[in-house]
Amino acid sequence: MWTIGQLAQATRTTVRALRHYDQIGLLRPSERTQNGHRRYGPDDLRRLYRIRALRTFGLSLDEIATALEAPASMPTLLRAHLASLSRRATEIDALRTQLTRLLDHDDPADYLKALEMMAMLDAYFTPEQQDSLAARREELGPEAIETAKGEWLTLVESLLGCVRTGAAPDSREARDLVARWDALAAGFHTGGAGTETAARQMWAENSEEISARLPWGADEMRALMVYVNEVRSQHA
Amino acid sequence: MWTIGQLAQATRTTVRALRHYDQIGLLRPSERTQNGHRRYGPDDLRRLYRIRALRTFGLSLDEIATALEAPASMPTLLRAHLASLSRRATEIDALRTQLTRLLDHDDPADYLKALEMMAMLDAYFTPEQQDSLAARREELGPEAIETAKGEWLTLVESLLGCVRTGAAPDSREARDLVARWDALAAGFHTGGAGTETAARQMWAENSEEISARLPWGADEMRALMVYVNEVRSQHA
DNA sequence: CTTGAATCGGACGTAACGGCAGGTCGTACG
DNA sequence: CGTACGACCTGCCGTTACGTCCGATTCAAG
Repeated sequence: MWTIGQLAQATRTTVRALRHYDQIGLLRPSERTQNGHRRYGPDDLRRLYRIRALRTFGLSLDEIATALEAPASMPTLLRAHLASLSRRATEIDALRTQLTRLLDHDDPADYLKALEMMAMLDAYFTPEQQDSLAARREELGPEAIETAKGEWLTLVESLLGCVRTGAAPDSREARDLVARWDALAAGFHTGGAGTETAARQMWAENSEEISARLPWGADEMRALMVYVNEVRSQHA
Repeated sequence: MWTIGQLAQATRTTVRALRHYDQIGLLRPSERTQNGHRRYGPDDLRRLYRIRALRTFGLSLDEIATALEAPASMPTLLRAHLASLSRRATEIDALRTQLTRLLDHDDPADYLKALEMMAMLDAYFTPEQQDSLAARREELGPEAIETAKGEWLTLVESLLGCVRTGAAPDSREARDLVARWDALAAGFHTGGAGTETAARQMWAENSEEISARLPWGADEMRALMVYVNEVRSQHA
């Protein structure tokens, strides 16, 4: 039988954590002394070991509670958790390459512009479109990409015209242009498989490529993005 | 000029998030209408784009605020963040291989035992000892490892004797044994370089190796771990 | 003028504890 | 015998980045 302090020390946890586990019912001490002090027995120790091990894997206390309640469910739960860890790993990889690329810029002012472009493209392209871009790009090859880019450029110019003339977002012209835009993007759409994050990394490359050749100012670009989203919401 | 709803839609954020940014002073609308409605201008939009980009990298709002306050500090900050992302990536990798290994067990009951061993070893070995183990093991070669294991076995047996006879944790015998134990572990100690997580993965392998050959029961092992930590705390 | 949509501020909830306050208990020391 | 110290107790607030819900205004359209 151990006191709460001894148990914390033996398992390299903290007294506070053990009290927390007690409070949420995850690990109740098997006894209390007359004056209310917690007393932990060997079974408690074993349970705590299991809890700590599952915690280092990143499971939530809720998940741990249900897992310990029904050990037979553990394989399924752990496999699911392994999958989520893998997703997180590829996501981090994408962010790392994106960050490295960003850090290649020398001028700090470039940082800000690059950041804006990233967020703009992120905001503009729906997640599904981002999803499929990486996969489709390889299939289509570089020449198809180039023609798509050319088409896209003319579309952007037409839309910028709408913005300048203040055409209503529900006008036929605006809606047609956005529809063509979406159709163009749909050409890269493969069906929604693939991970969202891999494609975001993909877009980091494209954004540099595109933004570097942009014949319009960043301000106009921003206005355009807002306008397109507005047109889309009219449609919905 | 945009309303809060329009801005949220244009940037794929939420109205609530924008109000939050306003509240903490991260993004104040440049105007308010007479009745208190927020009005965001182009500069606000640009700032929001930067905020969102930095957020996708995983920076905290606090970090973002300071970064936007002094753009010159961004390279340093981002480089630091990149490093932390890398650390997190290797940590996740370690957890993944550990989990995969754990999932190799067929019997669900084995899961629980394996979990206990993991946590026990994690709790028993100080982080510094874990740190150096991976590196040192390669240097020393397998034969040195084997002799260390043999020594370790005799130490464990002696210490189990102490536990059974109830020797006081501050007795000379107990302290000597634990000192030898620590010295043995110190042989693997290289100086504190290396990442903690890589070594934990290392220990996952070792724990299986060791626990599979353990001639003592898991209960005794647990008692021993607690005892050793107790002796150590006497020393401190 | 009325109705539905958008906005406002405020409050509570989240996960897993850390940290502090104020009180109790046992014991070792002068 | 008083007291000072350490370990324990029960609350309660703070953390992050918002989500969610509330009742009260206000806007835009018919």
